[in-house]
Amino acid sequence: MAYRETPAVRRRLDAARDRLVAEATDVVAEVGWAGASVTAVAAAAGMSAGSVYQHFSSKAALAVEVFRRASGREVEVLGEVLRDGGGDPVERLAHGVEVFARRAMERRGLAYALLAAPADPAVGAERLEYRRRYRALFAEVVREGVAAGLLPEQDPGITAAALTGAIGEILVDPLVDPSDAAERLVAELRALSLRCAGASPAPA
Amino acid sequence: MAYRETPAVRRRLDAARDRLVAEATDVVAEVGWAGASVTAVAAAAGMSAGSVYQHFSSKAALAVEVFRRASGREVEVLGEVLRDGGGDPVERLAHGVEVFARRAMERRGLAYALLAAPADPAVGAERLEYRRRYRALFAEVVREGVAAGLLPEQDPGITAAALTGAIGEILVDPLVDPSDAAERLVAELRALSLRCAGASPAPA
DNA sequence: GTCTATAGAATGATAGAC
DNA sequence: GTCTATCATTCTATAGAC
Repeated sequence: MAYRETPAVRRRLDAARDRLVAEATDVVAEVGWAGASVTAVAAAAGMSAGSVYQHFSSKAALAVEVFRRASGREVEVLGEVLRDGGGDPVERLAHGVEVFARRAMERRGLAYALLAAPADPAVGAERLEYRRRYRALFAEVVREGVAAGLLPEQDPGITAAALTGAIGEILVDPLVDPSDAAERLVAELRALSLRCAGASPAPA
Repeated sequence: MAYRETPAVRRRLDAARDRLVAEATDVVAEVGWAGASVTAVAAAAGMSAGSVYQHFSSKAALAVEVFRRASGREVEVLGEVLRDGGGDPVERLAHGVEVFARRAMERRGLAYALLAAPADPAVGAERLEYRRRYRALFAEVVREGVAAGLLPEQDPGITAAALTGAIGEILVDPLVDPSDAAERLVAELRALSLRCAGASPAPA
């Protein structure tokens, strides 16, 4: 009898792929892109190195998927806060920056890998794409802020790019350890973002 | 008699190497890292592909050298303007941002390659290093501005990171073409940088 | 019986130790 | 400079799904 893939098999394969991506994400968060060898990732996911190639055509393809999933989550969370977070546009901006920063500091290794760590060019290309998405989200809330008269006239696209670049850069380098300094960093980042957008001194 | 390198030979080799790096820089500016094959770069420098490896152990090593030289020039120029440009710290900051932006827009392809284009991880690592240098330069001028009472109290390191990230990100994406829009971009960038640092409305 | 997914070993390239 | 370890990827044989 001829072989045909059943739903059960499909599910098992999909689950294995999911697990592979999830485990690979953890490995990358811990040891970075450079340390995340196919062997190490496969071991973490409980499969052989060869089996990885049943799911991805290359290590780079797996890396891209890891990047997309993790970054996609962040874009989604940020988008929700900026759009539906409640409050006026400036409050939403401040809150969005805070949430983004806190999440990055909670998973520092992953944040570094996603934002700045040297990576395969394929991941680099994906980074550009996701930065575009962050910019679109910030641009919208800045536009609303200007329309509401809460922010001075400005090119929202440029301010959005500045916010994206600034936040990424700030969260990258020291990514300070003591959780006391973390709160200070969030506060500074929040203040700075509002200054960038031209919000008057310090709302709440 | 055993072969020993004479000064004349040394000079010729150094000149060839210099020329190789310079031509490679132009190639990268035109076609990006991905398009800059060893063959193309060698042809531009008037040597065989094999000869490239007389000067660099790998394509990545050549790429790193291209990056270092070009970025080093920018760091130097920016440093000079920020430190010795004349005027108070805020004026120097504004001027530095303008100069940096104008130079980037004049050599758009190169700027993109240096700032954001997907590249070999070795280049990515170098990018982190040079961003650190930009930050150090900005941090110093912000510190002076705060000390002079021209800027509000702030963590200069964080503001410097924000400026570095913001400027890089803004100069990356559309990098608008019409030279009219270019002037507008410079003006927006300047205003935004000053807002980031908390400078009062618009000095000159 | 036929096809697939998988583990595990072979291969070729690269980098680091010595 | 040679040797070794490790890496990504491919190959091969088998166990298991149909």
